[in-house]
Amino acid sequence: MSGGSRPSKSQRTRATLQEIALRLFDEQGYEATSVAQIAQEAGVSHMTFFRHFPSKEEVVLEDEYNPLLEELIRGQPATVSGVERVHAAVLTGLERLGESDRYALLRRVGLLLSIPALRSRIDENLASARTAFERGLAADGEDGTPSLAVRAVAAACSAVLSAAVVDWAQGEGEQDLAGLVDEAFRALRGAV
Amino acid sequence: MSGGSRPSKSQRTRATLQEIALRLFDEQGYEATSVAQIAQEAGVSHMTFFRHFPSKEEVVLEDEYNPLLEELIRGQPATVSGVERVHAAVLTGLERLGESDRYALLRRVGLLLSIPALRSRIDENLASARTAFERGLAADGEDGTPSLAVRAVAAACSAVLSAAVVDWAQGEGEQDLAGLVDEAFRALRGAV
DNA sequence: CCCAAAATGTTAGTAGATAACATTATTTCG
DNA sequence: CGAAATAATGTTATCTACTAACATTTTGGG
Repeated sequence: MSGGSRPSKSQRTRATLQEIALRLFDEQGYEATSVAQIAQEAGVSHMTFFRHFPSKEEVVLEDEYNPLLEELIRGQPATVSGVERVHAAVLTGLERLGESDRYALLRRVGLLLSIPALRSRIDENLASARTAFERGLAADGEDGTPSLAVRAVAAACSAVLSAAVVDWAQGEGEQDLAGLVDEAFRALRGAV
Repeated sequence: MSGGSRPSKSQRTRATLQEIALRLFDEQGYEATSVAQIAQEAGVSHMTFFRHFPSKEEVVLEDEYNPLLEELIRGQPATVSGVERVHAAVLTGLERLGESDRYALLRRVGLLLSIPALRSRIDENLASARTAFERGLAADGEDGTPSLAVRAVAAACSAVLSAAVVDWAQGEGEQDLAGLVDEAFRALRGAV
């Protein structure tokens, strides 16, 4: 065998399944694609699919950026307001996004928007962002459920961010995402 | 051709199904309750259930207050900020809520919170509120998709309202809902 | 009472998802 | 290397949400 450590078989299977699933969703639609078909084209049984993804929807729904955002928010100076902290953290996070990451995000959100059964779940995705924001905004000593004030601000920020991202994806990524984020946060600031 | 409207029986069946479903969800859990069981206890076939509710989830997910809110927002003076208009409209709407309506809302949101499969859908429920807010906030001449600014503000407001309602339901309705709404909007104002 | 529309039932089927158990790869270690 | 241990996958059976097509009953106005 060749030298380096290749990804485990499990990881390869998972990647293959996801790749094929997204391609099929794109080609023939989400509803029209059955898990059985995805598994078949990947050369595995349908059970293998469910061992890698808890549900068909999870192939599309996933967001790995929230932990990063939580850290970035916590890194902001406490002297500025909560919304400002989130705003700045999001911009910093965007700068760290590579071109390919950005393209993958665009493709995933675009797919989400085009699938009626999943469109409503965008807010679910948003919910995990909100949780991350809550953790990032909570005072250091705080434990347990965050206060209503923190939750309200986190909810507002994640909703505003979501609006910007959706706008970006609907415009096929032609507009600058950071610019749209700025615009959305500016709108919130102006409307309070 | 005589075509009268005679809707009575259908409405009774629907009400019975909903009543029994909510009771069973409460008694034995959402997952543990099958549509077949609901139908059986209601003395109808499972097809009748699906003729009245597009899905099992829809029995719990429903919100009839959004059109009212849209109207109330539009009725606010354009001289105040967007967030202020929504805030005031929500308070007015709450005043119009009767005691029984309030209790029904509390029970429904409480059930939503206790059902893992539906908990994430709270935001979906609020998505329709967001749409109503967008319509209420949009300038009169505007048509088609609202601007990013309007969408961002509407998203933030619906998210803030959601946080307050969830807080209220989690506290078993012991706190004053209007007070919590005030607190949440105040937090947003203070964090911008 | 009559009859057309509305409401409901029957039956059969698709698809997502889980469980239990068998089988095959992969890795680890003597 | 080669066998034991472990991880990954396959088979099969089953449950449940949900839909389609067609048959049957109920409802309420003329």
